[in-house]
Amino acid sequence: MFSPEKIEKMRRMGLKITPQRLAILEYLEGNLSHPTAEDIYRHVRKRFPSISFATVYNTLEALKEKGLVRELYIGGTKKRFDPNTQPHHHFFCLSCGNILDIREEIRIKIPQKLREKTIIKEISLLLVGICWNCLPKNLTKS
Amino acid sequence: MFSPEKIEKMRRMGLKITPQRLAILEYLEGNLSHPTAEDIYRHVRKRFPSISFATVYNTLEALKEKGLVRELYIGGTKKRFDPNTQPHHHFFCLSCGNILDIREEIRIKIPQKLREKTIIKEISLLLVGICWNCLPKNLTKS
DNA sequence: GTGTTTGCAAAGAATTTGCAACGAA
DNA sequence: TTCGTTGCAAATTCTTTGCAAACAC
Repeated sequence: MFSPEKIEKMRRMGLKITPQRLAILEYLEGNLSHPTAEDIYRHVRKRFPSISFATVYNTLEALKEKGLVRELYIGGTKKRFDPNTQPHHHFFCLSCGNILDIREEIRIKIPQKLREKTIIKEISLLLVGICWNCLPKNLTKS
Repeated sequence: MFSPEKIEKMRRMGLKITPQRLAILEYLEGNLSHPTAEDIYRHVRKRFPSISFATVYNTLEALKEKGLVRELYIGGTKKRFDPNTQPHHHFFCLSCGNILDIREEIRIKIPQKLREKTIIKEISLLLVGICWNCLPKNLTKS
């Protein structure tokens, strides 16, 4: 559930608060699974059977603009969204297909030279391989 | 043009060499633009007006399997391909929309702890912002 | 000759759009 | 009341598939 203060804050950001939007926000809140639009649709439809993909995409677009959600720069056929807008990195597991948050700190040293000649708005690091959940199930690291 | 040695090498990798494949390979060779399937299709169609998207996608898939091309882990609606399979990083410019190779070396320190519990097959770093070509055109870094 | 690849057209998957009815403020 | 949002269906965009004919080896 969202506190009235949180809702008021969103309103002040210029977001109209509809029940559908709240349901989407509540599904995203603390969600670590980097859901696709379809994941969100399927979940929210339980409570709002009439909700449409259009609304899901609209809402996600609105939330993105307000900086409440970010869209991941990850390949594949589906867009993925992350309610965690703090800088952090991701691990894409080739075995289970999940995208996981990396908790460990990873130092990325951007050369001063590159910093000077660009504006860097986002740093997106993706490690691809076999994740910590799947590796134990497989035989060996060999 | 591809040297007979190079072609022979590809054949030994198990790739059947067709004129269409050669044309795609020649377009990719040294290409720094990270083209989409459509970019490739449009270019190759000049020489092979009858080529189809199916062939382009087929070929890219075959080249990927052989490690001659890699598909980028970058969001957006289209797949993008890179003939440079050496480790390197990318810059996605919000102004011009291009994806550029970063020449500068960027040190990424993966904690030993993370290395130990995973298998990392690929490290994909994407910087998002205003690139070195566009920045001078805009007013200031402010 | 054998088995792959090509090219077409159609299917599929994901996202976006147009628009009338609805609802938040 | 006003203007943005919803939900439906249709449209778009990108990628994949099925299959007969063509081709590489």
